[in-house]
Amino acid sequence: MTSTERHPEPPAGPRSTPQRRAVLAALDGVDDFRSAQEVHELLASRGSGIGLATVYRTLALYADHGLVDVLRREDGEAIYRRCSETHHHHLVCRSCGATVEVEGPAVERWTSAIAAEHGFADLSHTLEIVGTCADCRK
Amino acid sequence: MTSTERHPEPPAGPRSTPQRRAVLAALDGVDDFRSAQEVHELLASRGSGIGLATVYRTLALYADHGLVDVLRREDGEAIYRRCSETHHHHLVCRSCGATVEVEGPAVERWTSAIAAEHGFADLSHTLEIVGTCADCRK
DNA sequence: GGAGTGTTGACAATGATTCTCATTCTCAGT
DNA sequence: ACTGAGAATGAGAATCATTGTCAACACTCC
Ligand SMILES: [Zn+2]
Ligand SMILES: [Zn+2]
Ligand SMILES: [Zn+2]
Ligand SMILES: [Zn+2]
Repeated sequence: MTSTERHPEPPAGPRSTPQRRAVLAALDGVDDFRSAQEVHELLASRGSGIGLATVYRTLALYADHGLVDVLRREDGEAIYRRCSETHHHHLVCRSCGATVEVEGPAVERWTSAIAAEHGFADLSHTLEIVGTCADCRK
Repeated sequence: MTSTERHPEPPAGPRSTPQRRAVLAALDGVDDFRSAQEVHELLASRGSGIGLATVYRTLALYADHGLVDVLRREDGEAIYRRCSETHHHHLVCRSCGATVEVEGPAVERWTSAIAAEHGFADLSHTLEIVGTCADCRK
C-alpha cells in the first residue's frame, strides 16, 4: 500500500503532446474564430505535419475542458477560439471576424429567471451577437 | 398596358405547392424542432413521396422568410420549427425536446447597448436556453 | 397550343467530421 | 534511466447532412 493506492488527482488533465501544444499555439496566434480545417492549414503552412484528425480531436478535447470556445458558422461549420475561461459571450463582426468577449450579468439573471419560471433546471445557454464593426462600417 | 405591367406585389411570398404545404403541415403537427431528414421521414411514413432535396429547399425557403425558425443541434445538424413570426427565443428541454418560445425585451436592449458600446451596427443575435423541463426532471 | 418561368425528384457530388487500426509517445512508477 | 500500460497520432476509409445537376413537370399569361 506504499504506492499502489493513493491517487487523489488521477486524471490530471489532458496529456501534453507537441501536437496539442501546437494547436493551442496556433489559436493563440489569432484573435478570431477558426475552423478545424483552417487551424490544420495554418499549422501545415508552418511545416507542421499534424494530422487533420488530431486537430479535430484536440479542439474537441479542449472545448470540453473549456479552454476553447466553440460556435457555429451559418453553414454549420464549427469554429474555435482561445478564450478566457470565465463565462462570457461574443460580439463578432460578420465582415472581418473581429471578436470581442462580453459579459452580461443581467442576461445571466434573465435566463435563470425565465427558465425557472417555466420549471426548467440544469441550464446552459448560448448567446452571440453578430454585427458590423466600426472599422468595416468605415 | 391593360395587363402586362401592373404587378405591385410580385414576389408575394413563396408559391404554394402541394409539397410545400405538406412540409409546413408536418411541422405544424409537432411542437418541437425537427431536422430536414426527420421531416422527410415523417412525410414518407405518411405515404408522401416528396424528395429529400425538396424538403431541404422548402425549409431553407421558409426559414429565409421567417416562417420557420432554425437552430443547430450540438452535432451541427440544422433543425426547424414552425414558430410565431415575431422575434423570440427558445427554451428547450434537452431530454424531451419540449420547446417554449420566450421574449426578452431586456435582452434585446442589452444586446443593442453592448454592441453600440463597441461600435458595432447592423446587429443580429442568437440566444437559446437549454435545460431539463419539470416533467423530465420529475 | 406554346413560350417562359418556377418546382420537383432522382441521383451524383461535396465536404466536414468521425472511425479504424497499426504505430508511436507519455508518464507514473521502479 | 528503464518499463509497461494506456493514451495519442496519422493515414486513409467511412459517414452522412447538405447541395448541385438536370431533365421532366406544372402554371401563367399571351
Ligand atoms: Zn469566448
Ligand atoms: Zn451567459
Ligand atoms: Zn421559434
Ligand atoms: Zn432577441
